[in-house]
Amino acid sequence: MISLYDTVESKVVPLRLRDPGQVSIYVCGPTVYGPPHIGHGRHTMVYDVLRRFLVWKGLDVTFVSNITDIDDKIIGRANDEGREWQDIATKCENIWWKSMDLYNVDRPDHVPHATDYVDQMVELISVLLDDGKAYLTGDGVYLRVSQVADYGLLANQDLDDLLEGGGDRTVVGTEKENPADFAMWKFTKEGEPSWPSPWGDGRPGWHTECVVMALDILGEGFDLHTGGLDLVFPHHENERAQAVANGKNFATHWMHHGFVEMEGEKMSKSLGNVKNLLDLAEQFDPRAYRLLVLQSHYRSPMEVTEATLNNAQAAMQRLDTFARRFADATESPDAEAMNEFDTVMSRDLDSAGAVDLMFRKVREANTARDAGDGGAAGSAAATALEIASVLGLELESSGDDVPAEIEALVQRRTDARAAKDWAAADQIRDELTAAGWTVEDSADGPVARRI
RNA sequence: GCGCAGAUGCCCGAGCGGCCUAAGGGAGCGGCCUGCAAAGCCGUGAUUCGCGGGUUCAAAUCCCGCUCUGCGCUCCA
Repeated sequence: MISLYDTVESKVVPLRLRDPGQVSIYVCGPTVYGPPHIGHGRHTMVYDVLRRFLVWKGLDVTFVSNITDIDDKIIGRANDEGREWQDIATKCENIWWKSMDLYNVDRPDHVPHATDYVDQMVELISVLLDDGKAYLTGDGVYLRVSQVADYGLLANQDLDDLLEGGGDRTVVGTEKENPADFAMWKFTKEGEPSWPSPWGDGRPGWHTECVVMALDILGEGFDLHTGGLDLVFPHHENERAQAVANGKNFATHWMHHGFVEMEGEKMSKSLGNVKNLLDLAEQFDPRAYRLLVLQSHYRSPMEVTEATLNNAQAAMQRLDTFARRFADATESPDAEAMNEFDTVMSRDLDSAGAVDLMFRKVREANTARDAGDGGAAGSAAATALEIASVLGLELESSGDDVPAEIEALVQRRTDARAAKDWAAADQIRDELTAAGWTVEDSADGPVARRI
């Protein structure tokens, strides 16, 4: 069985499943108020790989990822730009999915939208109010954190330590009984969207959205709740607190991934707006970014620079060349190697180890083929290709469509070579290069390829 | 101040107490192959793992302290 690092236990533990053979996963999705950045890219690709791996293992995976389509940031931007908040949310969500497609992130099985769950949120808040777990103030409804016995479980800190703080933030909401209490419902202010509730028009708090949607779709005691390290506290802590206050079992496991780091100013200047996933995809092969993500462990900080992207892009070229070379291999993957893949990935999702294995198989395949051992080559190649597929790396095995004029040049070069007219052959190759093509003289004849 | 994550070659990074004189990718250099290239392959690249102690027959891996980096510390990042 697969083991994952659990935030609550602070160690790698075997994944315990509520229902054997089935895995339920809730991934905190985006608040749609702007374009997704490379941090979102890592976030979605890490869990995309987890999901692909679990499916490959034969598990029945239910993967839920929400869209937070109502939030202060969306409202803020709408007000700044004089637009409707729905317009911002809809457009940003479209851009989100466009980005996910570019980076080959599979769509979740369920995509709950916060605005579709307001009624259920109101219901939850009502129950908590009735139970005395929550209370009303002039600006909203708050959860009484002191009523949650193990509050601070995820943050791994006592309430007192949490309150102490070190930041320069001043605690607002003076009507709160305890500074740690958080808003589940916020009464509407001028120019803000609102929904009706027994206590007055308003909108739900961020933490309330996710707890309601996760429990509604996946049910009590679902297997895995994930997100970025920045969500551990307060977001996940508070989601859990509401479930616990309501007497419900929440997630069994908590998984959090590390951040993307860039060399500060230098990076953003040299790469311009490459922090944005769509812009990055225009300058680099999106698969290069996926490879970069795969090559570092999901909990480690990850360095992204122009150099690391170029590096990964070169590695992708190597993989594409390999895929073309073995496009018609019919052998099956090597069972022992796939077993190793399974072991490596099951150990806290060691995708870097999987990439390692994949590249070793690529070399093994190339070496075997050069040595004329087609069977061994095909098997090693099939192994590498299968691993690439599970990791969500789509390799380009078909080669480029060669236009007639390029084809003609290649033929002329072949003729010149046959006539041992090297000068002419080299000149034609220069012409091909100028036209953006390169030619590789393989054992099966010359192959033209776009540069 | 408290908590979490991290610090490994030129770069990115794996490394789960002995198989680590430390994987894999990229770059460089040398070679094989090639008419020359490209692709592919081989070789070379850290006797060393932020710093200082300690545990152990054995530590990059465990423990303690320190330094530095990122994140979080409560509607709002």
